[in-house]
Amino acid sequence: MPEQPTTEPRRSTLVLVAERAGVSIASVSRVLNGQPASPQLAERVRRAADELGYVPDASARTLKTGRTDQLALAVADLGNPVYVKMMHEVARVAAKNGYRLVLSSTGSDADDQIELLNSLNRGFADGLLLSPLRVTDELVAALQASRIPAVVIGSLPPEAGVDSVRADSVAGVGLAVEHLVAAGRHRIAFVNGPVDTVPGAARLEGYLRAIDRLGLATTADLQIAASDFTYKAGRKAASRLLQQCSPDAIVCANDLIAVAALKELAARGLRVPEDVAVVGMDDSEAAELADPGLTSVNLGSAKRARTAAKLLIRRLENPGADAQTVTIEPTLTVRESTLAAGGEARA
Amino acid sequence: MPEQPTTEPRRSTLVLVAERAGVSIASVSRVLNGQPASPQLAERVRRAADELGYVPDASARTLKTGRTDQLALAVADLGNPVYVKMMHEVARVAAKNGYRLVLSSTGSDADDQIELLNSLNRGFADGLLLSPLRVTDELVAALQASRIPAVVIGSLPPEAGVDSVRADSVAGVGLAVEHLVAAGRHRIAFVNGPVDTVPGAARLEGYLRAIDRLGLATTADLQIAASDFTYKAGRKAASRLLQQCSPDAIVCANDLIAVAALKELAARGLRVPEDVAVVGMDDSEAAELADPGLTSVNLGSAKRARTAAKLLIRRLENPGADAQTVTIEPTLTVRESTLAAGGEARA
DNA sequence: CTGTTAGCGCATTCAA
DNA sequence: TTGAATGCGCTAACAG
Repeated sequence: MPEQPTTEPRRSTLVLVAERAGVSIASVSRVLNGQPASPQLAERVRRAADELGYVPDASARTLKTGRTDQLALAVADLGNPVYVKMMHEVARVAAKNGYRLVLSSTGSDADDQIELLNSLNRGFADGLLLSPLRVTDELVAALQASRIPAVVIGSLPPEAGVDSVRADSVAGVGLAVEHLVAAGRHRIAFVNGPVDTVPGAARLEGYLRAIDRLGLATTADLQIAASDFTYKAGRKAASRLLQQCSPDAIVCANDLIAVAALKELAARGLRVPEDVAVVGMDDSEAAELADPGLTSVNLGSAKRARTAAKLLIRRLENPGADAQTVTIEPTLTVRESTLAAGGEARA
Repeated sequence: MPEQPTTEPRRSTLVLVAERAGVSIASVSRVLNGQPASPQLAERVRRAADELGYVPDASARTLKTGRTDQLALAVADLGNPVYVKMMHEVARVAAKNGYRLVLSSTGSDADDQIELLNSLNRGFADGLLLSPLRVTDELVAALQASRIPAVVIGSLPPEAGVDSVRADSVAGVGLAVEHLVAAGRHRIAFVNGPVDTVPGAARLEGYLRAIDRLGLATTADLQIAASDFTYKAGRKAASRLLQQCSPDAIVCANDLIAVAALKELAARGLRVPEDVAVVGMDDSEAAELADPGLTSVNLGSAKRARTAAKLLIRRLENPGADAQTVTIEPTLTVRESTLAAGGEARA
């Protein structure tokens, strides 16, 4: 039994509420926004609003005030647990400060991010958080020209003049390699993500520097780059790696790739950590869920996300301030995948 | 070197563009919206708009037209890979039809969903997709009273008069149990999620019915409910389960819980599938990543998401239509975690 | 403390 | 085909 199609109840507006309460629309607006009013008037307004099921219209308010009370978070790959973690943190900070969070999933290209920025310039959000994999000059330019302030979670050229919160990937990979060396590993391989991404480049540098600093050797055989930061690509890369060399440890550019390496090793009958130790990066839920538990470099993604959100909110309140760059230091979370070579394996 | 704070370039509007092009704002609006205009006029308008970097304001347009071109997707737990998959599908369908997708993460309570609905009633989106874990009368009422149409991904009382796309969980669990029986398992345990959720209730029913139908026996010992559908809760539940009974197979209410069961079994030195077979539900990425690969009931989440999105778009175009309920049939994806008992284990 | 009024930027009706 | 004018629902001056 469908309702009468014509008698649509017409959403209530300030005018309707005002009429019902017998006051002016200005008074309604004031009361509903918590501005001073006499108790009786306030009471009548609230009653009328309740009875009418009044809900203020967002677009009208935004048009008038220029504010949306929304923060946008652009994430390139929601399949990656790191972004999920970041999202949670941002959502918390946003909510605490009276902002709603709108998620925009984008592709991984800088172009996608630019398109998103344009879309945001139509006024959907008051500010933007984004964590770009690839940073081009165009992206930086778009960021600078943006109508709304943006904070980048990741590394940016310092002269960009855009707020950013970066992880120290170089130090992070160093932590991993040092840990492996301390555990008695020597032939340390590296499965990277795409080198033309910001994190990819940084992690490769970290690997090479650590190998060098610790007086180890590496060869081209020991290094490989997956085509992206996903499990599937990681699996392929790990397979090729194990065809071309026999490491006693593998450092992976993120946890998804590390899980892939774990699977690939198992498929080849290699034991972890006895035969090969594995380290991931991001210390995401995937590291905890993996079997064996995955030692992982915590790049502070949660803290970065929180910090970025706070930075953005601060900038919204104070648009004139100079751009900041914050760096979060990495730590290492040790799990079963890197137990020392002197453990059970020796028995 | 901060920019001059006062000389803010003032975002360009229709008026600015019109002035620059020497035409009326109406003409600018028409040209930019692809309505007929003389080629010369169109050309001048476009030029002016380009030079000014004009971007139409979303709130103004929405205020005028009543449309946002946005679809909202409410997901209760982004930590669950199923929702990530759904999101991807919805995003695709939305984009193809000219809608942007805004994600709203909510809590798992019906109240949270209601709050979200209220928020949406402010006009942030033209339609809503949601997948509620718990359905209360209040939720149904809110859905019906909603200013914007909603489509539920999940089960709803038929009389609700709200579009919905449901999975057949009962049949799905049946598939799992049958498969296990065919593989020679008899003592089939069940780790459920909360029974006061819609999927929790349905999956329990499916388990009991299948056990009954296949002439097996079950006891309270063989059943347990995790406090929610997460890995952590699943781990706790699996641990308790294995204290109180010794099953040769475990059916889990979702993949996350199944992965937890896998880990718990490994921790106790039980082999999968030799000692215990494990089946998950949702056939999400977690099932593929698990070691051993997890046999899982595919409840058609991708298809459900796509279908729901299409349903919503159809309803936006045709608000008068009667509410529909679509059911997606489950299938089973077999992986290593349930290889037949007659396999290697017998050697 | 309360009411009147002017626009925010846009799509659109009505004239020309 | 084009321009002038109206109003979407709201907030914030300004008056009273």
